Amino acid sequence: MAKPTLLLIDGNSLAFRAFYALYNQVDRFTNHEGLHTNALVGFNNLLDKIVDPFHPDKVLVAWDAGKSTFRTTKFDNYKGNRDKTPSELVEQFEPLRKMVALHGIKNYELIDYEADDIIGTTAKMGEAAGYSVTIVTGDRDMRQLVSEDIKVLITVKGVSEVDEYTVAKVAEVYDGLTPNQIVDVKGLQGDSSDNYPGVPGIGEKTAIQLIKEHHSIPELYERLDDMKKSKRKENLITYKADAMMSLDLARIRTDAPLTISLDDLDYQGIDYQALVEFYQHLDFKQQLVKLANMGYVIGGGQADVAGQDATVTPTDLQVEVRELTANNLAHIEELGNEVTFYLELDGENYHTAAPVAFVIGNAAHGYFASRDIELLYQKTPLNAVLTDEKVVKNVFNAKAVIVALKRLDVALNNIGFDLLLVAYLLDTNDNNNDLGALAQQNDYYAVQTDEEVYGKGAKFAIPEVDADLFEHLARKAMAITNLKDPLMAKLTAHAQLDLYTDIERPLSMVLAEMESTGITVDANHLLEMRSKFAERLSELEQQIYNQAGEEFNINSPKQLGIILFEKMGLKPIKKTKTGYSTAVEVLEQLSDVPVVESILRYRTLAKIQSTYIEGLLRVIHGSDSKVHTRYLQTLTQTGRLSSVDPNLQNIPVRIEEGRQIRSAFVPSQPGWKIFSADYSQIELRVLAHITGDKHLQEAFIHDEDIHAATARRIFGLAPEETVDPNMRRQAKAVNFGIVYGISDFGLAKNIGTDRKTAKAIIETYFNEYPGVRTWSEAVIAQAKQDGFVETVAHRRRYLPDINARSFNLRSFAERTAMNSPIQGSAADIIKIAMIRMQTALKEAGMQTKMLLQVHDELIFEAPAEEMATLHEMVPRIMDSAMQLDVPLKVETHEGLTWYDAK
DNA sequence: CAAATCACG
DNA sequence: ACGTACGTGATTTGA
Repeated sequence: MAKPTLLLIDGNSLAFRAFYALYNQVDRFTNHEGLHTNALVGFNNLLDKIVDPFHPDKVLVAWDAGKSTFRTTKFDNYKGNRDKTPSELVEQFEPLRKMVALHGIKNYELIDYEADDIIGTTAKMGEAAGYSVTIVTGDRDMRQLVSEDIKVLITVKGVSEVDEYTVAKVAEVYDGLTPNQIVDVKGLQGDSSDNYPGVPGIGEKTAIQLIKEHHSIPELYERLDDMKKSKRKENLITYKADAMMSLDLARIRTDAPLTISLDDLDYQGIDYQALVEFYQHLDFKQQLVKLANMGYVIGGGQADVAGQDATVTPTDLQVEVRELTANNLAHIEELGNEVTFYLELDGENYHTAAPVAFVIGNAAHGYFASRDIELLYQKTPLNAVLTDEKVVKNVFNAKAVIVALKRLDVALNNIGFDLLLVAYLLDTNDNNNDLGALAQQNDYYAVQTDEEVYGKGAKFAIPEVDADLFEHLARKAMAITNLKDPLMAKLTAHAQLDLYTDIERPLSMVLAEMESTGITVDANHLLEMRSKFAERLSELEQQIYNQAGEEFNINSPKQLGIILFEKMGLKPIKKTKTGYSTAVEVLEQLSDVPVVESILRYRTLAKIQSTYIEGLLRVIHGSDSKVHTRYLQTLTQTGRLSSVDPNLQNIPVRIEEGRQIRSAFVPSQPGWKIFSADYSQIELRVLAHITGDKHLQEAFIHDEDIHAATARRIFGLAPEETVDPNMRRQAKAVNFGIVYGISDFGLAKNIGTDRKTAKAIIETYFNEYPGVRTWSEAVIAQAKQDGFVETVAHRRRYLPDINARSFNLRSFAERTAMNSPIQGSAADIIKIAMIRMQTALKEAGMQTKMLLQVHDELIFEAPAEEMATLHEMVPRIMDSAMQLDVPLKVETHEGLTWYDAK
């Protein structure tokens, strides 16, 4: 029969390990009260991964009782060089003990002894009583306790992985020594971290060798006379007292006067229900999700930022869902004037994915699910409800549902609550596109993630069993329904209701229309470009092989680095984590070498070929010769949109050969043209507005060339002096730098000067534009106090690192504190303009279609006869989108293709 | 699946 | 003394 098990855990050493494993992110791990939790997180992982599955018969976590022990009495300097324990860790010790207790484990400490000695003594007790003993620690010296019945697990990297030490493993590491000889090795070697001396000149290697020969320190000294004369012998004699003392300090006690016995150590098992409350206090959401899914009731809730109690919903909520069929559609007519609707697609691209099932319902009347997609578009009561302007529809990702339904020729009208959009506005970090994950982040646990239910990658499959699918869909719908009130209340508390109802929600309708409309791409034009590029690329390829003297993969930075910097002996200017950098800025400094020039040329063309020509050809829809991008409205940290599948916000423009790609973007109808309108210097105008700086505002009010105006100021030019192009270039870099949250280092790198000069330029800038300096300081101070910054439309960005101890993290947060209100307010403005634009086009009965948004510009297609109207109307709407203290300026262009609209 | 590179505002 | 410009997405390598 197997022996009973005794598990002994070194609380102190593991708490330190856990704390320092996540130390660089210590400020990321805090609960709502500001308590640091990084050591708690790590310790909890350890308990989860090692202790709970082990399920020991008896178990103990040992702690140090205080700083002074019998060892400090014997040797004043014992552990004397240790830094003071950081307060961020000290505050976690009490909760750590509580966590241990809730896991059904005894905590123990003993005055005058260290945790090691408690473990040593208990281990021997257990061994004698016939237990199989396992010790978990981060302290390698504990290996001295290993025996036939005692093994030691030492944590490696972090705390969740361990190395197991048995007698055989110790012998392997210590060259044949036994575990109890480790203290003799330590006695000779000393220990710098515990700060005891050993014998000078003897390190681990020599110590092991000496102990191997003489078995122990006392035996070594008995035979010391036989040792031939040497410096080592001299040291051994001189420092005998140190060696004997170190031996004593290194030895873990196995006879500590414990006040507990093995009877006190029975493993009690985990008190899950009590853990729920504890994890809620610590804000351990992941753990709560796990418990919720095990069926434990998550109740109560912690106060959130706005001071309301978060609603936390138990996972074992009753789910009643009925199948909707053509025969029971009458239920739909009884739902009333507010419903939740959720449409499931078989893929993430809603322009192409097939609808597979849906659910509709509300709290009062229950939920109805079906796989019968026809019910949506046939003339049914369901179709009527979706279209009905008087029935409010609560959804998750309105834009996706609107586009998908539009493909079925169904209009979805009157969107109320959009869970995806609202959660994003409340916290841009909640930008997960999975309903389950997002609900859980908002303390609602009665719904799983799609990955949990459907699987991912090759395993992705919608359940075939109706009951399984319908339950998941109903749970999603209920999450939307139940999160509406608490999240809308938060929006109001954050003064973000208008941002939602007047900007983001109407914008999602506008974007749905733009995406559905799509933009026509001339595939033949791209195919012609592809052949030309292919020819030039293969010529370049041969030329590079000749110049390099061998064939290699030019697309591999690794292979290229070897060719350039090893084989050809060029001077590496910059390194990356993995080797030599071969980025443009490096290659440009070497461009007098012929092969480097060819490679730069190759890179440019290969990028255009693979990303733009071939990439674009892949995503043209066969049915309408158009590309339909998806704008991600809930992703960026600043409030900008992003664009995927394909990304139409990074089509080349700066280099002529790339710019040619734009000539493949054409109007969808003969006789139509492409029209574009872009804001001029919108971010700097926003800067002038929110900083209130008079000089900056003056420049815009007088419609000056802003970079030239800045150049005049920072270089102190007299009115009659002209701004030379180099001055203007540098001033432009400074203006950009200010928007990005300037640093002397960054500016110096950008304009190719030294840091000192850059610093002086920045100083002059702030003196010339004092309002900018005042604002920068104020916005950072405000962020440090509130933890977030805001745009003009109350869009929020939380900056958890703004008070971090790490210079890097903190500096980054400070730069974003300056940049986000600027970039984000510009985003607010163009979003308002887009909504008004769409309305104005409809009201004017025009055929013009708004197609694309590229951060500060809008692209349209329109009949040639509407061009004149657009040149007047579009700038008028765009420049009046928001009233600032400086004018907004808009420039317009038209042409037969996007390329020509310049 | 991360890293490197390069396209845009 | 630290080591940085802000925000994105797509492609290709290579562990």
